[in-house]
Amino acid sequence: MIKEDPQIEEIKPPLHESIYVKLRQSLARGELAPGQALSLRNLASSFGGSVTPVRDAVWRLTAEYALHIGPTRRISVPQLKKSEIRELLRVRALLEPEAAGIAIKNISSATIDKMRIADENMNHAVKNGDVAQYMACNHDFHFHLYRASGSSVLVPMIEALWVRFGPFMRHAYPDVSGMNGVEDHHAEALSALKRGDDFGLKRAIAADVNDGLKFLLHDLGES
Amino acid sequence: MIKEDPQIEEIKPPLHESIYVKLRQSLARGELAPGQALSLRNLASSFGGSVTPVRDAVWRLTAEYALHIGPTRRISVPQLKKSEIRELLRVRALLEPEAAGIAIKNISSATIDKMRIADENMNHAVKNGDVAQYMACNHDFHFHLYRASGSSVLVPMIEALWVRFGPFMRHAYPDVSGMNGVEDHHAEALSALKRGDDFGLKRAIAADVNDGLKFLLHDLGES
DNA sequence: CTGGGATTTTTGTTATAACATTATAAATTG
DNA sequence: CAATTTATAATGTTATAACAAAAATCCCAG
Repeated sequence: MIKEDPQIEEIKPPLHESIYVKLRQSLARGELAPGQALSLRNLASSFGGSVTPVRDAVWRLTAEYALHIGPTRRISVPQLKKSEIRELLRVRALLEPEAAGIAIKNISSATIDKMRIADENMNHAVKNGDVAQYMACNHDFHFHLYRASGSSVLVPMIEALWVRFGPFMRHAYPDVSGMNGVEDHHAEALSALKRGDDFGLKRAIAADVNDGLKFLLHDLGES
Repeated sequence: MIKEDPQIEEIKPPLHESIYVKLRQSLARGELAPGQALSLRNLASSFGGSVTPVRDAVWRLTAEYALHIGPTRRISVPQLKKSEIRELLRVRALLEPEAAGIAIKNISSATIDKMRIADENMNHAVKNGDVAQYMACNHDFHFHLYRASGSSVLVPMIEALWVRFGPFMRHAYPDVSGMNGVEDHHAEALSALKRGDDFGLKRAIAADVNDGLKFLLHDLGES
């Protein structure tokens, strides 16, 4: 039998897949507060479906440490300890420059443009005090770069790290007003990118991550 | 009501947990060949139980990239591409010295002893051509060190990386006979550890990882 | 023998129900 | 009124059955 439309060969994704994507997105965007309790049946009725596909999604997320299972097997949004935040940011500072270093070798000018636009939108969001927009644009800026590395290893690892920060970030930054003073490492990164400066790019990305470190630890009352 | 024996307060772990642990161990030990197909019902009858707890375990492992889901949703043991192996080892070379650097600050002499013993057993295994024993001892040596860091972030990440190598390693090293020639970075590491040499330890660990890189890439027909 | 097509088997997906444990609310007691 | 106990509700766990899609097998024409 001949397929009527072989080009539109779309296989519908399973329910657990879409639940996983939506839940992950909610976490990354900080829509769920740290410590917040979740239950399989609630999630099932929220997303439409039974507990079985929800379990698949939840277990995937717990394996990524994007969700936490308590000692009595209750599901909740993780609450990061200060030491964990510090280490997580340290890992980011190791992995993200690495991805950037690969990306600079084969990045297109079109991608650089997208990064520039994301940066502009981000600055605009900061001025308007729009936290959600700020987070989305910052994410776009970084991942346009990292995805240009073409790495199927680094990009998912870094993405998983960002998801873990999501719930914490949104509540650490009640507003983005205090962020105007920081140096603009994005501009540095774009500049280094255009002139093909491998080392400069890595330095800018590392500085961008470490700035977040300083800002967050200050927020937590540390040096 | 008073508990009869409050000390023996053991809550039995769920089935999916033990399935997850066993499957993960099989992968880490290289007992499953890359590309090998798995099925939920087979696993269920192997481990005893129904498909539901098996699904939980499998989805956790796919989230760690320890198992692979094909385009038609078939479960299989991942087959690493050369570029992926290279990147995975690069990430190891970034993360493992980092963990070692934290560990050296508060490691006990008892732990160093355990590392020394693991190294001795490993050398013994190499002489006897016992691949399984070699892999187990090498694992022990490294993770006694990493666990001493007390990091709840780095250790699980590194562990996940090792699991991904399991299936590949066992089939890349049909025997360990050719491994006598390589420099003994474990001895370097132990020496640096005893004299509290932070930089030397990191260098030794990085060299140990990169040696694996050279060896594996040679095996894959690259420079 | 060798392909190709129909059939059978296998496999992942999802919903549902029963069970044990834990958390919450209510009732009781001092 | 507070603390403790009891009862109720909610939650995670597991097994099972029905369904759809894919893979493997079988069968027959050439």
